Amino acid sequence: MAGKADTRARILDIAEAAVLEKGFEATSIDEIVASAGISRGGFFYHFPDKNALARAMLERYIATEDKLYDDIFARARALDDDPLHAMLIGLKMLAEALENMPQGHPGCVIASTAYQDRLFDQGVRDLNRQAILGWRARFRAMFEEIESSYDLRETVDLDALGDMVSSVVEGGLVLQRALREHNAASQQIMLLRSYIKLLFAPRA
Amino acid sequence: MAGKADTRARILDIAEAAVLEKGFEATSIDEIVASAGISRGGFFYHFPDKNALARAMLERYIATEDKLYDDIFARARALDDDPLHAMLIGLKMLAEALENMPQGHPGCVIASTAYQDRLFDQGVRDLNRQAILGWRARFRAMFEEIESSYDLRETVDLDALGDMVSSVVEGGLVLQRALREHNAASQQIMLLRSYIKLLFAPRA
DNA sequence: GAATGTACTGGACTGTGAGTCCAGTTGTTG
DNA sequence: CAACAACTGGACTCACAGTCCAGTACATTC
Repeated sequence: MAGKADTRARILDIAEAAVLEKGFEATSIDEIVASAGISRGGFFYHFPDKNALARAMLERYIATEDKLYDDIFARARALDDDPLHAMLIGLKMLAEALENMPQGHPGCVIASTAYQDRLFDQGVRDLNRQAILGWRARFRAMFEEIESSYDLRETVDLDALGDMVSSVVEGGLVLQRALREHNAASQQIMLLRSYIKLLFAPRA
Repeated sequence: MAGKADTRARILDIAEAAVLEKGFEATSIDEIVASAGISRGGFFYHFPDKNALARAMLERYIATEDKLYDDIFARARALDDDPLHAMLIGLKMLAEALENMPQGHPGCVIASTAYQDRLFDQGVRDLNRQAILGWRARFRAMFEEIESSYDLRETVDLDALGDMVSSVVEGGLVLQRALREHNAASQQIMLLRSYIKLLFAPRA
């Protein structure tokens, strides 16, 4: 029936939807193959095991998230050339984007791999780590640029501040899932925005 | 060999240590019973299924966390009667407490149950939700008291601000596990502290 | 001191899901 | 037409959750 290697992408789509809804462990391979209309053998042809599936999903998610950040903060910068204002606009956009993600944000994937340690192999864990380090570097650079034209009202470690974006997104998503309040994550991002706004003062 | 119903507590201790290290799903009942020196039948005598174990662990964790918050913020308040200063002292203490938790903070339990939805029953999810709502109320009350003698530099929703404590703890723990940096969570708490410090201004 | 209950042991059994192996089939490409 | 990629289908092993139950050691109650 199918044609080429788009089966792999279909598996990933189906797996992602299922994992977002129920969690990784609760999603069985049987279920995925049934819903994809392929055989178990077909699944294992594309992915040697469930770890490989997790890795592929993580890779896709990280790429998506990176692109989201690229787009949002580029658009924000286009709207305002001041680095602080651009950051504040970007965070607002990020909050909106989080609110408009229908059935849960893939950020889950990060948190759930972090907490299901031994279930995943080194490759998955490394990917996770690299992604977060990448976001740290990205936001750190943005904060450094802001710092070059603003004064810090409080002494803070810029790496930790860069991490705070990931941290607030992940923490907000945990709350959102646990509370079943759809806008918890975006609210938390808005609080982070409020912090950033207060943290930087126009140079004296 | 054993005496009374302390077997139940021993199971919980062992399970908690294992879950903190590897995650809930990666911890098998066989492993727990082996390490507790009891039979499988013995385990199921105390817990009808793994959900009941999860529920019991969550209950214990929530009680511990509540007590930690009670202690810390009571001690902080004893050190400074001003509600803002007490909050700042408390957050510092919380950051230190997080740093001194040897093999990972049980906050994991919250995040991991949140992300493994269908694996847990309604009881577990409700418990999780109630705990977070309890912390929201606790911190909201503290922020309200601060607000009664300070001005807010930014308009913020006090529920969201109350949630921010849980959010930053959970998000920080996700980072900490993913990055394998032992002080990530405590750093994030310190940033939250810095936000609170900036957010409230002495009444004009 | 017989009866009852609690806290188990030990073992057999079912079911589900991951992962392996492999022989065979279909469509595409050189 | 040969070779390869992308599968199918089925048989199999293993680990783990969960069920059922008969028996046992110990303490408490009548």
